[in-house]
Amino acid sequence: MAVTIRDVARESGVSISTVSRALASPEQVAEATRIHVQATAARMGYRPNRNARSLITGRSGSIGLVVPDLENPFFGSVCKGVQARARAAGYTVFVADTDEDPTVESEIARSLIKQVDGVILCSPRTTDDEIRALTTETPLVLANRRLDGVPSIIFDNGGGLVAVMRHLIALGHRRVAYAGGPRASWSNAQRAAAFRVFADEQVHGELELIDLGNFPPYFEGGVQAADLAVASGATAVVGYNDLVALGILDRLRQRGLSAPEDMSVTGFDNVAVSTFVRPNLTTVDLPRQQMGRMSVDALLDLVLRDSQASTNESMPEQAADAASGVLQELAVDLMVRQSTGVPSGPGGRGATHQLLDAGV
Amino acid sequence: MAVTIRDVARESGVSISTVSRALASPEQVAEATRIHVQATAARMGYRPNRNARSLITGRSGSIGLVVPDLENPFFGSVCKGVQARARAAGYTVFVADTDEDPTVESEIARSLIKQVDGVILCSPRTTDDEIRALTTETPLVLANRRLDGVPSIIFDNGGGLVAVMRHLIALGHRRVAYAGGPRASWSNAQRAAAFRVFADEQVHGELELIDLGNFPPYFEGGVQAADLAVASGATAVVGYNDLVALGILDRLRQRGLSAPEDMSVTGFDNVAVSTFVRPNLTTVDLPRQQMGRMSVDALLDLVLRDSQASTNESMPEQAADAASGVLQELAVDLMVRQSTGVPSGPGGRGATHQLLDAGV
DNA sequence: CTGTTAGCGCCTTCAC
DNA sequence: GTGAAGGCGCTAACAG
Repeated sequence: MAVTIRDVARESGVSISTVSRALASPEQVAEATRIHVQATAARMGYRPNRNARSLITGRSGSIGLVVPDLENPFFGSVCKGVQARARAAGYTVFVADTDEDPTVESEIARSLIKQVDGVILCSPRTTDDEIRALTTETPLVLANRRLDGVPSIIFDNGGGLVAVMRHLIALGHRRVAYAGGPRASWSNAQRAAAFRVFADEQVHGELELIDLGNFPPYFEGGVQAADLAVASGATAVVGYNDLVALGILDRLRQRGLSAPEDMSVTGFDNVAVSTFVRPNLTTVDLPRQQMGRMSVDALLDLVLRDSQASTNESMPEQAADAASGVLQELAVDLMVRQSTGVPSGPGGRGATHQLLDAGV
Repeated sequence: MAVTIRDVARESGVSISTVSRALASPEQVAEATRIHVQATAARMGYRPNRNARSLITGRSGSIGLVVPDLENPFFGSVCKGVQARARAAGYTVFVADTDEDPTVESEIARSLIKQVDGVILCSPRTTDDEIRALTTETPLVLANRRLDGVPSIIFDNGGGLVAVMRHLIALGHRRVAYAGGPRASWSNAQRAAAFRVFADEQVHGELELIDLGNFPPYFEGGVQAADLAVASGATAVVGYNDLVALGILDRLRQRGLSAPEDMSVTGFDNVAVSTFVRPNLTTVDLPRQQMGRMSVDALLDLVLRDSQASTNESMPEQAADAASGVLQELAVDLMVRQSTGVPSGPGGRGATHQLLDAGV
């Protein structure tokens, strides 16, 4: 059996509670005893049993992270950020992979609830209602998805898409296609919506925007989208994410077309591979690790407030809301590389100036 | 407060212990009561408090996984496999990322020990001694690293390298270079050793093997290695992993050389991106998720045996060793794609036949 | 500032 | 087959 608090107490000649305090709340104990106790504890290699502690305090010192697919580098990054920040705050993290299955998602979340202080749901595929239900059972924050009343950390998808469009317009593109991601994806909804809004605002101009539909968010989805993009007569295609964009690039080459001469292509995410291919991919960089870190901050905020709530009911509602940072949007950056350029076909540069001035 | 075993007991009109048994060891309780208790427990949404349970049983129902870098797709896959298998066995998994820092590695492992039933160290960067020290404190298994006496799950790196070499020789290559990974990497040591053995066995033939040295296991490392490979006069270069191989391919193109015509290139891992580039990468597929799953199996084996050990001392040593599968080597597969081909320079096909017959 | 007294929720001998 | 008690390791009130 491992060394317990009892052993330390006996060894250092004080009571169990003194040992407990010396370690957990050092300011409540006399300097001399504190140092002595801490020393013997260290010497004996004492490690408090977190289970016993949790049983009393109700807090476990760990959080849960639920992601759709650990094999996807996007989630790997988020996970790394979560992991790092949690560790820095003295928390450990349970990771669960749902395999993109919405039904097991809440199931998994529920099974975690009992053993963690809170849960981070990253890019959840489940319904709003289900998420709301979960929030009544445990502190919960959403990463890469927004839901009113639930602390959410998201990327500025709309801003990213607008940056891409402005870039393409500046280059002289007038027919631009969008290769969408999964219908159920919240971030795709965001991007598609921004694309449509952009389209509506531009009807008076000569800009034509074409929605190619929804595709699997993988390389293969891009392969599929590429043919549609070519057929549409667009001179540029905006991919839902980098993988889709990479698929588009590959299919174009296979068909004897080259980017950016025959078609400009853009992605989203800025995963490492986007710089491994030729042409390098113009894409929108998403600060994924930061999303992970901020999710942890938001969650610990929640956890902390919850535990204070019982001792201090006087905290004003609004202050609580502000502190919880119910919605935090992370800025994104356009990374212009080789896959976008001036369109070679007829048309070329024309009303660019007016278009950009039109408040885009 | 959540519903406790007490509530269930009161509600179903039996004692606490009966509820406990009905749920944990159903065979010890009468069918009627068992069903009744289980029903009310389910109805009330009762979830046993794992902390309380662990406090008594000494087992937590969770395992720890320590990896160098969650952002690396290789580890993402392993992690996914671990995660899936653990979940199937009713275990949850703590994941810790060491950021490739060997000093924090054992530190992290130690901090996990108290809250898990066992630990999986994946591709640990720390010393053999340190790992051995850890094994005295907790059940532990090694993934992607071998250490005598410690259950280890590894890939057949040597076999993979030999398969690559035979493939290249069959194509007619006579000067082959190896672009190594990090000096501290165990799997690189394996591959480099296999390469050297192969070289030694071939001195009597006309095969020349060139060791280019060690490189960072990333795209950039490959870029660096490519120039050395070209200068070496080799017609083929074997990369430590896919990322390195991709870097080599990119640099070759940048220098106006093309693969496989001017230089054949191979990788290791078979990460998804190896099919995203042109030419597609010839590489060795490593069953990463399987490594994760088998690590869990091995660990649970250990955990199980440990808990039996206290009640049953009669288990023969050797049987225990066999059951623990102290060393399990996973077969790997060569995936021949576009980045390897017949060398174009002088020489070409010649003594291929003899070489292959020489027991390679 | 320190020791004593109660449990946290559950499992596990023991009796019955 | 079931209930009653005791305790896992620790913290949180209380006294002193």
